[in-house]
Parts: sequence; structure tokens; C-alpha cells
Amino acid sequence: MTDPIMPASETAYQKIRAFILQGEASPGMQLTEEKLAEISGVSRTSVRDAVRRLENEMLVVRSASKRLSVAEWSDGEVDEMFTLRGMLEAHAAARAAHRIDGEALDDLRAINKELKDAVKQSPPDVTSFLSANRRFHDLILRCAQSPRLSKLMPALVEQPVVRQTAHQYSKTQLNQSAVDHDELISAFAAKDASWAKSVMTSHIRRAFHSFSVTATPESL
Amino acid sequence: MTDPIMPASETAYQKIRAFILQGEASPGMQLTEEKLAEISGVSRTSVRDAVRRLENEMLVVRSASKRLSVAEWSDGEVDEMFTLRGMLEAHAAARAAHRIDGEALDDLRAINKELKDAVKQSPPDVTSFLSANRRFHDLILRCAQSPRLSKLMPALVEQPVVRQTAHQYSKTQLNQSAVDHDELISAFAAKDASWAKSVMTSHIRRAFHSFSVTATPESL
DNA sequence: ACCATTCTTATTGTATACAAAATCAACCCG
DNA sequence: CGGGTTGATTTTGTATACAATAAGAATGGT
Repeated sequence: MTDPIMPASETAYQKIRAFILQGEASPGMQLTEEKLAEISGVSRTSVRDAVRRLENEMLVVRSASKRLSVAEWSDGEVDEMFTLRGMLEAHAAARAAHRIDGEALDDLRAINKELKDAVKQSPPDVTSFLSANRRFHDLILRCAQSPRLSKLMPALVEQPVVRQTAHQYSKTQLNQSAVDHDELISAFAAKDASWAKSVMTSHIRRAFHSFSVTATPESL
Repeated sequence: MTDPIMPASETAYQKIRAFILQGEASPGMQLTEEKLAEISGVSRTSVRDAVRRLENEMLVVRSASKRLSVAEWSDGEVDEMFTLRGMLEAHAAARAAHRIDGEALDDLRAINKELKDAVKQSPPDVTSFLSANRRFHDLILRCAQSPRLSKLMPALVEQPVVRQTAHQYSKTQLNQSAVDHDELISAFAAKDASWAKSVMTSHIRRAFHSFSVTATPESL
């Protein structure tokens, strides 16, 4: 199997992250380093290292008395997260438009084809969709060639939100993502930074509203 | 003296940060955890904790083989840093405009008075200027009430750049900062988010050009 | 002399043991 | 009862020792 040897702190990071994201932990739940060490099967030293990273991603939160808990986000914070992510990803798209090469463009097309295939299933294969979506956005970020931007983005990844809600996306909404991506690719091919930027802005903002519509009580 | 007891990891963080910022370390210089432990007088455990924070601020950098070195920034990266900071601080200013209260407004005025006093000296008291400047921007960030934004900003603090160059600022340039701050205060008082945002954008961008003019060879 | 390979050393990674601090509960005093 | 204080327990913080890995030096074959 693909069992690449991996530092203990990395193991801890992935296990804890999965623990939180796969809903085994509920927002606000208290976490002790010891329990996390049990879960991940490594020592507290490595857990602490992993926790530091998760803290930066704001998946876990440290109280005034240094105790850990799973982050809980208010509606306002979710909105703000999408806003910031929109600004930064739009900026990344603009930079990428200037820097992208033919190979990366082909890769984007291939990834978006996977994404469309996932949407075509009945019911849509949401897991594959999310995977392709993430790789699509990651590649754009790499093309932007801004180490700083790459450092900032992890704190704005709304995976916990997405997981909760993606299964509620309609096929229409998922399709719209594919269409957005196609237009993004066109903008990149034309090396038109401001086109890329505005498409990305709408793309992210639409994702937010898809989220809010499915998540707020009013929609029920 | 104000010698508040402080965790060892915090001590390490401050000592190492100062070591880098006060120019005792040059960009690209290799750092070993052991040497940093000596410098800061605590164990490697705490040093590693501190280093993790500095890595997030991108003051230190980890090579592929996990070795540490002082970050070195290309001109392009400095430009990008100011661009990102401009976007984020402008956003913060817009949020702050809606949320600020009279007390915070008074605090901003008081801080900017300190800043003006520092500029009035001959020669200008750059250290006090920088201190007041930092507090001014920090307070705005707090008023923006966005934990996420607060988490993001430290990675965009250009103190190393500023330290290198601030002493070269002309009194005219320093004064312009005070004027910008006054206008920001006016925008806040009027609760005009878009005014605040645009003033902040110019303010940060101007700082970038002041930097580049004094720092590039063409200016000599 | 040059490249590869082994041995040595330097450096980072991890676990464990202990110290410090915070929480919780029992208790006393009013 | 209520408020605060002590003591026990849980939880986090730090140091040290050792393991794993990477870099550098020395050696040998061509």
C-alpha cells in the first residue's frame, strides 16, 4: 500500500483534522492533548506540534486558560471567511492569469473534466467533486506563485462548512461550479487578469450563498 | 521593573524575533534550534514552539531538509506583501468604520498625537513613530472584530523592511502618515466604510513606494 | 583527479518525566 | 445557605535523553 513513512506530528495532524472534519467532534467540544494523543497514537509532543498547525487554520481554538476546543463559527464569521477567501482567491486568480503556462492550463482542464464526471453521476459523487474542486483551486494558487498567499489560504479553507452542506448541493449548483471553472480557464487562456479575478469573485461568493441557503433555518 | 512572568516559549519567541529584526541575523543565515536555544536561554522544546510561530509570520523559513534560516525576500515578494496587506487592512478599515465606538476613536486620536509628536522632533524620533504607528493599526484591526483577519495579519507585517528603511524616511513622508491617519479618523467618525477603505489603501500603498524609493539602487 | 560509498558528525524529531498552572470539589467560616 | 479558601486532580508547559535523519568528511576504486 501507499504507506509513505510519515513524521509522527504529521500523522497526528491528519488524524486530528479528520477527527474534527468528519464530524466526530462537535463545535465547542473540549479537547485535551492527552485524548488527542490517544486518538492519533503518538506522544503529546507531536500532538502539540500538530495542534499548533490546526490552531493557525482556526480549526481548534485555545481558551484564555490554554485549553483546547473545536472551533465554532458564528454566521458572521462564516460570512467573513468567505469574504476574505473571495478577496484572496480573486487576487490569486489575477496573478495566475499572468503566470500560468500551457501545461498547467491542460491540468486545470483535466481536473475540471473529473469534476464534471463526478457531477454527472446520479446521485452526484460529492466526494469526488470536492476532491477535484480542491485540486482545481490549489493549482491556481500554485500558479499564482505567491508563497505568502499560499501561507494565508489554509486559514480560510471552509472544509468544515462544506462537509456539512455539500451533500445538500443540487446538481444545478454543482454544475454551475463546473461552468465557473470553464470560464476561469478561458480567462487564464486569454491571460486576462481582471476577467479571471471577477469570475473568481462571483464563484466564491456564489458558494457562500449556496451554503447559506441550505444551512439557515429559513430555507426549511 | 515590568517583568511579568512569561512562558519560556514566549521568551524564546520575543528573543528570536528581536534577534532577527534588530539585524543581528542577516537574511538567508542558517539557524539551528540549539543556537536559538542558547540565544533565548530556554530549552529546544520551547524554541521549537517559538519557531513554529515565526514560521507562520514567515520571518524564518524551513528548507526541504527541515533546516531553518532567516527569511530573505525578493523585491517581488515585498511588493506582494504590501499588496496583500493593503487589501486586508483596507477591509479591516471598512469593517472598523461600522463598528468603532467613541472611546476607540478617542484612543486613535491620542495615539496619532503621540505619532505627530515623534515626527516633530529633530531629527524625528523614528522608534516612537513606529511604535505609535503599530498601535494605531493594531487598534483598527481590533475594532474590525474579525478573529480571522487578526490571525492573518501577522504574516504581513513588514517590520523587517520597515526597520531597514524607516530611518531614511523624510520628515515629509512621516508627516504624510499622520495626515493619512487623521483622514482615517474622520472617515471612522463619519462611519463611512468606503472612505476609510480607500484612505487605507492609499496609505499602505504609499508606504510601499516610500520603501522602494529609499531601498532601490536607483535612488542613490 | 573525480565520482561514488561509507563513516562520522551535526541537526532535527519524538518520547518520557517532571514542573507549573488551572479546574474542580470539599470544607470551613460567616 | 453563601462566599471564599484549601487541597486534590486534571491539564498544560518545559527540560532532558534518545532516535532518526540529513549533511559533511574521509576513503577507495577507476
